[in-house]
Amino acid sequence: MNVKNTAACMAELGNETRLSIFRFLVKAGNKKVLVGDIQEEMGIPNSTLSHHLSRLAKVGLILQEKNGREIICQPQFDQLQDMIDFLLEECCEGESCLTKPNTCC
Amino acid sequence: MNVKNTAACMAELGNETRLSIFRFLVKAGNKKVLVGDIQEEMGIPNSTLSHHLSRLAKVGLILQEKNGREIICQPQFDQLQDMIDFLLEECCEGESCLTKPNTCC
DNA sequence: TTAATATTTCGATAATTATGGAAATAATTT
DNA sequence: AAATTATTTCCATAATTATCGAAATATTAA
Repeated sequence: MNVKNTAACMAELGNETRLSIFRFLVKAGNKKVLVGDIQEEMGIPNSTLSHHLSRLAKVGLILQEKNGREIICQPQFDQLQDMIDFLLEECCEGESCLTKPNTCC
Repeated sequence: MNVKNTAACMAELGNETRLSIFRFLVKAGNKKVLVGDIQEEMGIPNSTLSHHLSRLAKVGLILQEKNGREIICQPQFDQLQDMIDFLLEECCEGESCLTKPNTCC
C-alpha cells in the first residue's frame, strides 16, 4: 500500500452515500448482494448508484461479478485492511502512543 | 460515531497531501510537532498547508494548540479509532467473514 | 420476437475543493 | 518601536465531484 492508493480508498469512503453503501455490503458479508438490493436499501436513482459503485470498484474496495443480467457486489476486506494498516504503519515510531500506550503501534 | 462524521473524516484523509500530513503526525506520536515542522517536511506553501490543517482539525482528526506564536499539532487517536470502528461495526452481522473468518467481526 | 428486467452510459448542471500569492495578524526579539 | 518569525485569512482560478433524467445495452421471460 502507498499514499496514492490509500488516499483514493479513503476519498471514496469519504462520501456519505458511498460509505453507507459500503457498510451495507460489509454488514452483508458473504451474502450475495445485487445492485438492485442496494438500490432498494438506499433509495437512490439507478444512475447515481451505478456511479458510486463503479467508483468503489475502481479503487478495489468492492468487486462486481456479473451473473446473467444481475451483478453481485462484494466488499474487499483485504483492501480495507491494507488501507487501515497503512494509516497506522509507522505510528509513534514504535513507541507507546499518546492515548492508549502500546495499543496502536 | 455516525455516517456523517465518519465520512467527513474519511474525506479529509482522502486527499494525498492531507493523508501525508496526518501520517507524519501519527508517526511523530507524542512529540511536539509545529506547523513549521510540517511545512519543512512537506514543502508546500503556508496557505495551502494551513488550509489542510484546518480541515483536519475541523473533523477532529488533529488538535491544534497555541503556544506563543507557534502552534503544536497532535493527531487524535481516539477519533481515528472511532472512525475505523464505525467502518467495521456491523461486519458480517457477527458471523465469520469472507476473507479471514472470524477476524474482522 | 416482443416485452420486461437489471444495470450502465451519456450529458448537463450545481457544488465543492485544491492550490498558492499577497496581505493580515500575532508573538517575539532587537 | 522596528524588524523578524509563525501562522492564518483573503481572493481568485482550475479541477473534481455529485446528482439524476434519458437513452442505451444486455439478459431473460412471455
